[in-house]
Amino acid sequence: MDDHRPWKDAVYGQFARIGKALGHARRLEILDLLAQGPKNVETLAHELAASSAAVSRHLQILLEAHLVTFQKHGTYVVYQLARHSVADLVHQIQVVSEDVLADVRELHHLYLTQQDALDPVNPEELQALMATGTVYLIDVRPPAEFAAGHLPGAVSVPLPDVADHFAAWQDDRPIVAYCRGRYCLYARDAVQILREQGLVARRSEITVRGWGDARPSA
Amino acid sequence: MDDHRPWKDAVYGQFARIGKALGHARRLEILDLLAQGPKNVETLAHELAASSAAVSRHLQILLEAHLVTFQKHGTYVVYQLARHSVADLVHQIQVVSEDVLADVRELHHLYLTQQDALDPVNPEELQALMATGTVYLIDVRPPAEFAAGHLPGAVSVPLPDVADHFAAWQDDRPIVAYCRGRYCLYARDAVQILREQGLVARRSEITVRGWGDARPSA
DNA sequence: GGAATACTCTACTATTATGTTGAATAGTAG
DNA sequence: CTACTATTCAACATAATAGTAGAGTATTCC
Repeated sequence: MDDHRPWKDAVYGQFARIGKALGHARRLEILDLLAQGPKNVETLAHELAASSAAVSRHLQILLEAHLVTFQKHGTYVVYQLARHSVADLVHQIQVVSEDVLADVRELHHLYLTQQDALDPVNPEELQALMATGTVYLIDVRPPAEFAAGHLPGAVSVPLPDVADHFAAWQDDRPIVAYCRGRYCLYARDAVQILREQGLVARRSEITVRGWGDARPSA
Repeated sequence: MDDHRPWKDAVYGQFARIGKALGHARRLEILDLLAQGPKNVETLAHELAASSAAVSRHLQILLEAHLVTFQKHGTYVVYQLARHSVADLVHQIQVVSEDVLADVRELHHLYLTQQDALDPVNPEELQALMATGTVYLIDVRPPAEFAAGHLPGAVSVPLPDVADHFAAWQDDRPIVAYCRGRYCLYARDAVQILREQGLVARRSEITVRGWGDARPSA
């Protein structure tokens, strides 16, 4: 039984390149953000509360693994996922984590389920509400991400604008907010703000991530 | 915009635990092998051509990431994947790799496509052949993996037994061999052996991996 | 009980990854 | 050309990881 070690080492070594690139919290977060649309280094650094040097470093690593590509626009370097399958991969890691690590489920519950007795709107319910027009669906992500793709029928109301947007609100339809995905807290925060203003607001369980490929071919 | 850094760091930190565990060629190979069925340390060490101390070490790391579980059977410690989603994750890494790394495609072609002018049998064709019974389908993986689940209608002929099994072969049906998946070379080797014996043999593109969940709930 | 087997653990060394700082590069606007 | 901005690079200190050899543990078999 002649062994094919050199070949196997080469093949699995290549797989490991991808694995290694996924072995850091910040890089996974970067990929999750890029799944929402292309972004430049500064934007990412701001979202991550990290130095741009550090983010740039992580982006180089992702680039070496060919998980992202970039384009230069003037002095800006805009990064994006190399393929849609990369977003699926990151998603699968999250699925496995929740499947397998009790800690993740707890963290998730802590922030989203418990505090958010906020009875979330499930996919079917949202669809029904949208069909009858008895809901005001808001996308609370940054405008650039809305522009890169959003749920049909949604209105862009970035989180920082939420309070103002609804200051003199008279419409009596319930407000439903959605954001990036399961690990994005924008929708939760939006609902909290709106409830403090005495409005009827709920968080959608459908997110851009769940909706999946509504966005244009990246 | 109060940042939820501590929560995000915790959540993505957990994801990164999984990512880190995937950041090594041998560990990915271990997971791929375990996707075929439970195995003990020695078996894995033999398949990987590595010391059992090293394999044990890697298994500890996979264990800490909760990607595998184990059971003690006498002096044997039998490891298995913690969930089926783990196999999907490893598969997704391979998909992304082929998608994104030209090197992997080349390595794959080098061994499987080129040398294997072996016109492989594609899924539809195999199904048709099986339906009419005009094929002898062999599973060339180790017997334990066959026992853990195999394609319907297949006969177990482990690679080391292939030459003997067909020594006095008279059946004129073509032989089709399959193995673990896209990166397993057993079927390729089997076909090579059989052709040297002057028999009609081909490699199946369907493998246990492609067939997916024919195997019992692991 | 004693030997054999299967696995894990402990040091130890070599290698690789991370984050920070400040400097270097490259493009843009005046 | 100069000042400015966005990004990357270089160099360092620190930490984590990989592999190996050999000791240690636990279970089975005789």
